[in-house]
Amino acid sequence: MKKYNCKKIEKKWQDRWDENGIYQADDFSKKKKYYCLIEFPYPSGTGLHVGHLRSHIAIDIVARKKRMSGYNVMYPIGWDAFGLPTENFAIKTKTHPKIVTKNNIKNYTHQIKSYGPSFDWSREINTTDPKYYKWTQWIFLKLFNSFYDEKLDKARPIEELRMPKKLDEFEKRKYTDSHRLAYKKEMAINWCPSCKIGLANEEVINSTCERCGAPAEKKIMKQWILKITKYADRLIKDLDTVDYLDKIKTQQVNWIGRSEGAIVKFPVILRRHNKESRANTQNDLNNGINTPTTPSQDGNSSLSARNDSPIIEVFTTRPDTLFGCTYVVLAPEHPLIKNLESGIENLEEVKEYIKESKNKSDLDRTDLAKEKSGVELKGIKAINPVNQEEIPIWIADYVLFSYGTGAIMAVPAHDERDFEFAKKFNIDIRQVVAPLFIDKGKNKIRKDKKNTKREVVDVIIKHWNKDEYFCLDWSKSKNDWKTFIFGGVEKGENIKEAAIREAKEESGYQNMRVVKKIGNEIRSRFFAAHKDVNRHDLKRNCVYIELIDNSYVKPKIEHVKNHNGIWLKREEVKNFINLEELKIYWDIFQSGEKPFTEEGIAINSGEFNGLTTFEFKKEITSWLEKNKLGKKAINYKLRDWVFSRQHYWGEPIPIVKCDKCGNVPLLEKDLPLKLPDVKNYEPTETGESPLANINKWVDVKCPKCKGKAKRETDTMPNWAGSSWYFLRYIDPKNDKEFASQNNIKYWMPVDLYNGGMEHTTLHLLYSRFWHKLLYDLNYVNTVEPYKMRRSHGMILAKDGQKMSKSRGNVVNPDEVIEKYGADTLRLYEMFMGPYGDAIPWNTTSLIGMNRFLERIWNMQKKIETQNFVSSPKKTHNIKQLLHQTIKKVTEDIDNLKFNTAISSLMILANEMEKGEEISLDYYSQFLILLSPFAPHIAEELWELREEKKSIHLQKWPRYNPELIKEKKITMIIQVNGKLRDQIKASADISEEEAKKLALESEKIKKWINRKEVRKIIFVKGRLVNIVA
RNA sequence: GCCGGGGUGGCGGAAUUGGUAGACGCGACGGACUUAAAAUCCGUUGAACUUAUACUUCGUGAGGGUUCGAGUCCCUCCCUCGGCACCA
Repeated sequence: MKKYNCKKIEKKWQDRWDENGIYQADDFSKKKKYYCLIEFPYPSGTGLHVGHLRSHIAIDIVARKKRMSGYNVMYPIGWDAFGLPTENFAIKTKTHPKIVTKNNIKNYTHQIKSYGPSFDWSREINTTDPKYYKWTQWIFLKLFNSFYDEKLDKARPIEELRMPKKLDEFEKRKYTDSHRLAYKKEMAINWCPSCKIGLANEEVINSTCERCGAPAEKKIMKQWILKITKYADRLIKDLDTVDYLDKIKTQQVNWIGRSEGAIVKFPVILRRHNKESRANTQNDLNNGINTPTTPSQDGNSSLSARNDSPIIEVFTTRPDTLFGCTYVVLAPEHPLIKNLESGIENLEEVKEYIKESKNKSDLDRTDLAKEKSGVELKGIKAINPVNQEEIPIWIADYVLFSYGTGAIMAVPAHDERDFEFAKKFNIDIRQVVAPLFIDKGKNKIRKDKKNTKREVVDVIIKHWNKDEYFCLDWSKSKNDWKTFIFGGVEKGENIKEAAIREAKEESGYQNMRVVKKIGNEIRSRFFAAHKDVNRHDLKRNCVYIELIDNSYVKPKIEHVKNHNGIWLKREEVKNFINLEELKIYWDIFQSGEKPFTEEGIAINSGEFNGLTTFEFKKEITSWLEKNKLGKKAINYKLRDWVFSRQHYWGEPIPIVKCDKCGNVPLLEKDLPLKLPDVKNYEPTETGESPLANINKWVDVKCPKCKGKAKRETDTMPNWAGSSWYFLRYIDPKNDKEFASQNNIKYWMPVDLYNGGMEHTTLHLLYSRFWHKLLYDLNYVNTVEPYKMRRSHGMILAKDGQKMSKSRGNVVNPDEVIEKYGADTLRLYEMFMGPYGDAIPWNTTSLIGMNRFLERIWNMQKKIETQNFVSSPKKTHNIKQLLHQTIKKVTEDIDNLKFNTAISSLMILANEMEKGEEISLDYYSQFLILLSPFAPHIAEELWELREEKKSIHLQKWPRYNPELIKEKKITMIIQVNGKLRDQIKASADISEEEAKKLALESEKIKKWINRKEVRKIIFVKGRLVNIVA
């Protein structure tokens, strides 16, 4: 037999598998279907690096194993080929993107085939093929021709939209257009000045362009928008129905960022009561504020403002803090400002500020380290609707126009940003939530005891000449408190007087002065064991006192019988104190005032005092609704999807712009709208797509009125084609439908979808959105497209850095395959570590995999020289191990634990090698287990078995559970939990027998010595632990 | 700052989910083969102590706790990676 020549056998089998089409999936089969999917590659000019292969190989192993386990497996491949890199490369090299794409695909196909994945090439798709993007455009038209029915909570055809009465034709169109799931809107978009393209929110990373890293700018443009926010709730809720990695689910939930709260209306009054200058802003308010996701937009008319005064609408998650609102803030872009101009006394200053913040880049604006800035709108005031108080209105860029209503109510006592701002500009800070500490431990409120209410003061006392503080240790009493001095405030006393009295009584020191009050109001409820009553304490402040000298009078016993006073150094205090409220006071004493942002109990809130945050929120919200001053609202961080791109290499948006009819969709029969061939596809400086320059293509007749019209020249983002491609694999050649209903019913959902974490908030979310639309319109049969989502870890360069062309640390699979072969590469990629983890590439470790395959090859040689049928005697210990390995490999593949599966194959190979002879039968079984990982060598060695059918069409072995059980075990004997002896014993040894053996052991006797054996623990089949 | 993952030999990593820590592989050291080297094969390889592969002690980021027994569970802290970040 010859040497292991990986190159030769790999080429041989790749060709043969191709010819035989053994990996093609059947549409419809008696077998159970299994649809596994990797994210289809973007064929760039750089080619694949080893990291790209990791998921391909992993899912290939799953596919192969499933196939051998009797499933009808579909493992398809295709090309996500529209997009900027290709266009940029085309411009640079003056080659048409079509040609560039074709070449790249050719190169990628070659690369992919060289590591032997079992893709079904007969289903290959390409997003830039008009036959494919016809359906991408078709889905866009579905979005355009649908509206979201809030009541049924689903999308419906736009024809079914119920129109308000008495609308003229123009109004009807406006109304309809505003309800379409795809709509065009003038808006500030993220703009990359380098790529000259609009970016979706998700494509802006740290305020820079995801692709080229240039700082993103804002640009006002008319853009196509998809209303993904209509699906926000369902995109969260339906995560319950799928099996995604938890981190994927949390990332999506966080990205959607749902928060519940209320919209509150603050009327605005102008100080100079000039009627003409009072703007009627009601209409502007409804149209201008960009709250596409807040319910207030729909049916806003029910919330009529008082009189005709302008209204500021704010969104808050803490309506319970309304009484603490001491100012309101508008984002600098807020349209209301313009309407209020006539009332603003410092208009120049305001305009200057707006201009400044407009010029600031997002990077500057969102820099958390920078100080807050803002300008008060002098001459006008807002009215706090809960207490009619006049409060100042500010504009400040810490308020984002794009979130909520673009305006906030500021509650500095309970919000960090408002607090910082109020401190800087000297605005009132009013506490309306008191922290509430309810003892849940030993000093829990007891139902059978009397409840007592009282006002209490805590006293921090500083030593007369050292940096030490007087604390109390209550271990004498039944309370295990560690506190400062504290006590009740008596009638007629103020807090300071009470503090001094308590300080003298309990410490004994006589000469002191009050320095300051610290902190705010706190409530606590607990059982006071030393008095045998429940206490409901109200603490208004903590009082800080410094001793002047050491004059001392021994305290009366009644004051100190429950505790000992001790002096502690400043740094010791924090760890000593064990009551939460005292920790708060101490913390404020140490590092200054802080807002209290958590939940608590309402104070200074009129009739609502005493309510918990939770109760208050509910009550105030219904109060607001009753009084038409606000309503419940839900907000999302998720924005609608900006869908326009001003580029050539993308799907043309199938819309015609007609002066008379507005945006008119193409008819289905006119799809695909093909990209015109052009010479010049460079982006334009105006931000318009290069298509705009092609008059022949742009000038068309309106499909509706046949009048003069122009084509939409924006193209789709490259997330479009990938949002539904898994459906096309199901029926890739269908030219009547994107896929036939029968095929969809058979194949959907995708059983296993693997992809990178970087797509969690982009592609994965977008495609779930599109799928739900198709579901609502009855084109697909599943609510969710993917049953299971898993993620591969990145392969890093040897230096632990990300692999990238610019760093020059890319490992090219072609070179690895050339030197060591595809099977070695495949094994190494799977063996290097847990599939989900990022792991640095290490070429020296790769050698181990090559050795492993060489040894397997050499085992075949050994078989050829030994008797044809070996005697079981000489291989007797292998059978059990083989069955254990079958179990391990089977389960590990199912759980994507490829590294340990390979390790168990190595253990089996090592054992087989050690034997005098190698059993042919066991070796064959071993080859089958190996075949998903190293398909070429397994197939080659299988062929030598004189088997006619490919190894990849063999049945996956099953293990015999009886055979796996260990009959003899090494029983561990511990003394006090430490390993002291090991005894060989039968696996089902009885407890008594085991204990007897353990106690008889000489070693154990030594360890027990003359100590008393208190207890013996027995774990069946494992250990005995003697407690002495 | 918030959310999520992680921290185990020289390195990549195992560990039956609370029961022999370090499987498997790389590297290193020693040996065999060879004129020699590579390749291959055999042996050793957590640390300390030691003539010793004996015995013992220590050892899974740090400290504390629960338990007969903790890499695994609980608390506090440190470090690191990923995501989000003035989201009201």
